[in-house]
Amino acid sequence: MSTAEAPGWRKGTAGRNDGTVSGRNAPHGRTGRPPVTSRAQILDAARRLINRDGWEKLSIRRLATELGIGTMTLYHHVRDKEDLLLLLITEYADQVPQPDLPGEPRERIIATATLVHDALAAWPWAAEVLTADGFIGRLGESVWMVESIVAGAVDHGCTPEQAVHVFRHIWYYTVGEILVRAHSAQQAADAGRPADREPLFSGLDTSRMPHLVAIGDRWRTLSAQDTYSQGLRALVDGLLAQAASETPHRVAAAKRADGSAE
Amino acid sequence: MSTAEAPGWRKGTAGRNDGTVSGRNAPHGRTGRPPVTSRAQILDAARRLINRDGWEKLSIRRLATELGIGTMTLYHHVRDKEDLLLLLITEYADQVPQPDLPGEPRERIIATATLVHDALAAWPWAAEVLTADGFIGRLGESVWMVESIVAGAVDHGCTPEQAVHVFRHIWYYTVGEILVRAHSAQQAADAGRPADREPLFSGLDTSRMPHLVAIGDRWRTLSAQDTYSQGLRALVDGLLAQAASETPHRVAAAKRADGSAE
DNA sequence: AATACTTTTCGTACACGTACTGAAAGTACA
DNA sequence: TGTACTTTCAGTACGTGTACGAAAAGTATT
Repeated sequence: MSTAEAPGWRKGTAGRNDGTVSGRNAPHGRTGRPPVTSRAQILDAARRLINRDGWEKLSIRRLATELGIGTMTLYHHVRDKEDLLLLLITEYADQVPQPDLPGEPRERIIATATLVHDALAAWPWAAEVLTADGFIGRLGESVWMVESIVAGAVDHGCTPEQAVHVFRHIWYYTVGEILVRAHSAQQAADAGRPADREPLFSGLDTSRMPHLVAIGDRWRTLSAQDTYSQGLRALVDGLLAQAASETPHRVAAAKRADGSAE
Repeated sequence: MSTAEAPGWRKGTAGRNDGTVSGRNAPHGRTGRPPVTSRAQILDAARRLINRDGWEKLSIRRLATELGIGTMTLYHHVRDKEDLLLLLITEYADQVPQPDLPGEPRERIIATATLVHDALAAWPWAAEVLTADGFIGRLGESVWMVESIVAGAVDHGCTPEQAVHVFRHIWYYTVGEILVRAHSAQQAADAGRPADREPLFSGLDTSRMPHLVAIGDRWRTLSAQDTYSQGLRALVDGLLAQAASETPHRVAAAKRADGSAE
């Protein structure tokens, strides 16, 4: 009858697993077979594996072998492989220190988004998990980044609802940039197939696609440039202007209140 | 010595595979064992499988079984599973008719981007391939969408280089929106875990994360709203304004030339 | 001490994508 | 006719994520 079954990953983000190094001794105070591995150990081992063999080589089976435990045992501490990566990345994100941010709302938004972007872009395997549902909700300490952006939008005069949308739009753009870039970088790493060296759009009809044909030989070069920050600025400017045009009073009031330059 | 080996997927996008229904008879004019399957048949079967069992059920093995051929045979007509999906999606994109587009550059950009977005968002499995390298380069007829956006940017006064960047930023934003949305839609379809029903950010420190706590109970609702077009408008406005501020002369000239309203 | 209950562990099994290898089935030329 | 060459086909095998279910190892209760 009692279908309790509460594996480790069911209780919330904060894994209250005792810090016993090995499963030896250690009074548990709770019933059931004593665990031989903790979530923390698993994450440690995963990091070790990634640092040693590269993140592509990280697999559930290898991880279990590294830990000297059965493969399926892992699934009592972690729901998925996705869950595992999510834990790794949020744990890392939580270690990013909160820097001094500009006081001016717009600049604060941009600085925070750039921070998020750079942090995530540094982890190639982040791409695997970035779009996972509930990513934002599973952030730990690092929710301050979300708060910072939302607060910036509100301080600039957005309504709370607008501010949430501002955050989401920035998130979309950032995720897209990272994902697209991650995939094309990966391919650039592969020994280039010859077809990937020739200019794009070369076989196109000049009369129907004049611009593409004209720029074709420079397309790859231009695409390789890092223009995240320009795009971000454009997006933020556009979003804030849009919000301002929807509810002009608030913006004016907010600007008067904090005396921002602009 | 002669390491010719030119499987079907090596020659460019246009698969010049003869349309023989079965491999029977059919003089080839070329040497080698006559193929029993064509790329077109494979794509047909894939579409059939997707329509019948859903795209999650599409696997290389099932597809081969459906076709009555050996699993590995598929790999002579298609490089990857990714390649297969890419072929499916570009073929579909090529069937989207080119509609009447607004004459005004900015509106033309937005209309085209919206078209791209809606077309891709309709295919849940597009998400699997959207970030694939060379996606743009492998478009067939539908490159007109790229041309349209680039042309719009140029017509508005952007340099060709700026126009390419405009396209890329729009592409990033669009891809991000689709991917994030696809993943959260998928989870919403799963029988909701109870943890996913409670409001976000409920356990947070009110003094440090005031905005998140305040909006927490509405976060999910707001995130569920479709705000692609607002975000797109904001982004495009921002990008065009940015380009204008970098090279003001061109913009003025372009505006005078085509007499756009603004 | 014996039994019930709870939690963790892990062996087995399935479907997947795909690398490798060699057989099969044609054409071209001797 | 036979031999070489080219292309396509497919069997086998590896490593993957993970569903399922049974065994193990504790505590709690009788």
